[in-house]
Amino acid sequence: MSSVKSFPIPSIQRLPVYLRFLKEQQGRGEALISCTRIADEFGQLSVQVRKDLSITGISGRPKIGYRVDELVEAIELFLGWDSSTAAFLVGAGSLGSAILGYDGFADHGLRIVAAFDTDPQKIGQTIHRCPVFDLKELVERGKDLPIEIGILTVPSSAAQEVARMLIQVGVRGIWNYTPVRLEIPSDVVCEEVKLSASFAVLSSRLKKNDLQL
Amino acid sequence: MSSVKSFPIPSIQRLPVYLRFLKEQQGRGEALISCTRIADEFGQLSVQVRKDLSITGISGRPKIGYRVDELVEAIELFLGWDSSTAAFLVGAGSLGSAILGYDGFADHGLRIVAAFDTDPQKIGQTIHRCPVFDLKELVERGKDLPIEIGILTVPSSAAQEVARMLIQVGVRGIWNYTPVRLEIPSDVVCEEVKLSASFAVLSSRLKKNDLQL
DNA sequence: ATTATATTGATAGTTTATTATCGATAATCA
DNA sequence: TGATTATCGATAATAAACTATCAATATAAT
Repeated sequence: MSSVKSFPIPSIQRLPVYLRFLKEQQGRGEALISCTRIADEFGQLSVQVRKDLSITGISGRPKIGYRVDELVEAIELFLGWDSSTAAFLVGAGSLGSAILGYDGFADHGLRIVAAFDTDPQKIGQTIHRCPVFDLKELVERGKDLPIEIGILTVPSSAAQEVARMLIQVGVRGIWNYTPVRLEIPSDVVCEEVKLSASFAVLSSRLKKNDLQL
Repeated sequence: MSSVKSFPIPSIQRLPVYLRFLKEQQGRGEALISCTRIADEFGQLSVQVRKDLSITGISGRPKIGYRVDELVEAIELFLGWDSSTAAFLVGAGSLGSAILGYDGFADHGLRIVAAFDTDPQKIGQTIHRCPVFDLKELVERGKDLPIEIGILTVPSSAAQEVARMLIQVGVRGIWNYTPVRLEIPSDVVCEEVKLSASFAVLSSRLKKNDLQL
């Protein structure tokens, strides 16, 4: 019974926010920081921040706070962002290009080594310094590389088939931007980005504001 | 005391998933559907689905299920997706283009009537049939239009200033793709899309899988 | 030296969300 | 007709997340 301790998902989701802020502080030469300060920055409660940070294993000192560089290191270690993770991106459309163009992910250790598409116009090009290959070549090109993550930015109709190819290549995680619920083996993790869910929350809150007038 | 009843955010976030599926069923001519069927489709529990659907005010009939078209209509009404919502998008970079290019949002009543940028290369062009104007013109162009939503896909450094302009135009909601926590009046709602949060969850789950081996 | 203060970490309490249970209903089948 | 079954809605139980509280600690101020 290897009871793996699990951490609150909302806490994990907040870590990147703190990390960004902490790195900024680090850049300014700040050596120490308190939960109160971080909480103020993001309009949260200090207890919440303290609890979130505690999942990384770091402890602070009363009346002093935390060491900024210790926190940065601990968060990156906790998320596995301290080392680089190779990824394939499939679907070099506008969303795929946007992800390729976002430098922020490089900070998270994400290294997208190749993109794939079926569009002859795109194959052979490079998008934001990333080469685009024919989707047909995916399995062949991936099989000798240690590709850990597959990023799915294809049309829904292709999602399941591409997921299968990525799994064949040996990815351990899929970052799924399609609304398709994928059938995948239990040892592969899948994280879905649901933009519609976010828009639904915005919409419902707008609607609610309406009613309050 | 107008105690506005509020609904579980996770339920609201799941509604678009159901909606998509229900529309698909509708397309196949299915008139009725049960929670059990929906739950199976998404690997959830039927009680969960039933509770989620109940927030729209629709009720089903025992042994029968729900009327598909009634559900579709009710979800769209609940989210305000039955009528069109005009929006400005600011920041016509790759992420902005991706959003302009995603047809799905039109289904949600989102009508992006104009995009804005500061890049002379982009100003005057159209991206996915949407005209791109100079950011300087935003307030002037928006002030006589009923723009309800502003979509922020600008670099972090510009986020707060652009948000201010959007509020001046009279938007009631901001869909914020930047990692910046915006200072906005309390009557404007802001929904943040945190791609790093999603990646953090994926990363931590990969890390966890590692440890289990 | 004593007091006041900012901060942490732990514990307890509260709220929110998920999951389980069960009686009622309406269809189908024997 | 009566038994069986799938389903709903309501209620209860559990789990997860958030918030409040407080003793302990270390600094600064008196």
